[in-house]
Amino acid sequence: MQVATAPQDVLAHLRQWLDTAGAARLPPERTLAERLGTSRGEVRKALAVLEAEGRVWRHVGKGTFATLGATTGAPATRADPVAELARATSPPEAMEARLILEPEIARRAALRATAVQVAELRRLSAAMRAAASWPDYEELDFRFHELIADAAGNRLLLEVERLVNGVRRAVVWGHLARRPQGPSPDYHSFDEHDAIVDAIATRDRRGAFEAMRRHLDSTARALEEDAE
Amino acid sequence: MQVATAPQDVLAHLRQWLDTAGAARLPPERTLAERLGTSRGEVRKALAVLEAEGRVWRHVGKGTFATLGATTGAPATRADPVAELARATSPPEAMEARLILEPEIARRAALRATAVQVAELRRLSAAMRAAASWPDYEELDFRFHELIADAAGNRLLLEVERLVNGVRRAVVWGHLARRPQGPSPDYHSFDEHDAIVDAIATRDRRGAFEAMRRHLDSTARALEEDAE
DNA sequence: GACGCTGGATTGGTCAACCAATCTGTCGCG
DNA sequence: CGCGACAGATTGGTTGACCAATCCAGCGTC
Repeated sequence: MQVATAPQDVLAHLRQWLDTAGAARLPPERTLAERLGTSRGEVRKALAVLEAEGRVWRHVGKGTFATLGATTGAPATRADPVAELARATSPPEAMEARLILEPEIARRAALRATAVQVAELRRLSAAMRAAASWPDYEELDFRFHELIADAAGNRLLLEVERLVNGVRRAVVWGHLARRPQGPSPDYHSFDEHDAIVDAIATRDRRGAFEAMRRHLDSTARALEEDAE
Repeated sequence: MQVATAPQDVLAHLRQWLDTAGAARLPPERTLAERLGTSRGEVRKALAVLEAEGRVWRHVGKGTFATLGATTGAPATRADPVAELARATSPPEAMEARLILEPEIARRAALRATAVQVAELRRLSAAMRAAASWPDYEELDFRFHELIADAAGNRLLLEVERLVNGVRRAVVWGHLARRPQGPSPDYHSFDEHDAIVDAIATRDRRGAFEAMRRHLDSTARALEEDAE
């Protein structure tokens, strides 16, 4: 089960992926479409733009690949700030920023989230439990936190969240990508996500704050243990 | 009926049409496809690129139109993201983001600031008291808060602070610019700034947090009162 | 004649099925 | 054991039909 992504964000999403992820090969169009919760046509339209810019290279049967080296493209090759920042940020720094930001965002989301947004959060949480691979889970998790920031009803906070979480994803990338199968059924984040959604749904502001803090704490702890 | 056109030339063909033809409206996709001896899909792919560049504008039922006015040169001429965000952000939103972020930043600055940074904060605070105009004060205030974020020792947090405060400055800008003279000698922020620096200098983490919160609170209150 | 409604025609958008190029694992031959 | 041929799976590309928004000519009403 998937939740829709705004059509115009597909291009921006792929742009960021190109700037941050280290892999030369992109996932297949069909996989991208499902992962982003959109149609293959939307993905192809975005890829067509990137191809016209010379940033990707496609070939039937082989796949889609990021253009190596200098993009030398016509457009003024503006570097993605997220990518640049990611190279200058350590995992603990990214985690610290999240811990400052996201509990407060969750608190406001509990106050301002609409029923539609809560329902989407529920769908995303359920989809994460069913994720077949870590990249799938990663993408859903990103959108989960992004949607909470959206529900907080502050455009500036949403943008800050995107920046922080984009950097976080870029920094941690590769950790999880190579694992063969997806998260185990008892992965700690599943229940934590549900707890966050429950608190938001019941307008429990303090509960949302605490649930988010616990979630990020245990994620940070898992990240530390993983490094040993 | 026409002879087939090389697929990649469709884009070039349309580009030339845009540059030469005076008409604002392009022929329908189906007509273009037949005229160029290619498929509608090819035409749509080319148009998608032009649309992403902002050179054409499409709407179902109406047609495809060349963007009026200056084509603004080559790429999609994206405005400064901060300026764009500022237009979509209200003063209370900007203030809310600051209130979430900056007290926590101050707390970390109290832990990690170097002596040089503290000295620089003192200089900035003194300079603000002597500011002859509101724009001067504004600039010094911006650098004051930026330096605290720098002292927090987290590159990502520094960048977030720049984003938030840049938006805040753009949003509030104009409020103060037109006043003839600078802040009065008893402007509330002066002492509040000093309190923040003192707490940081003495490594009083909680004190720095509280001092920053009080400063932003009173600034927010002043902004509200000013609007009445 | 002016205004408004209505039905069909036009137009860009979307989607699912299908196609061809490529990759990959397997089997058989030497 | 090595190697090549074959079959199925994978992947980007293409096509056609269908959909919804819009436009417009024609007609009716006042």
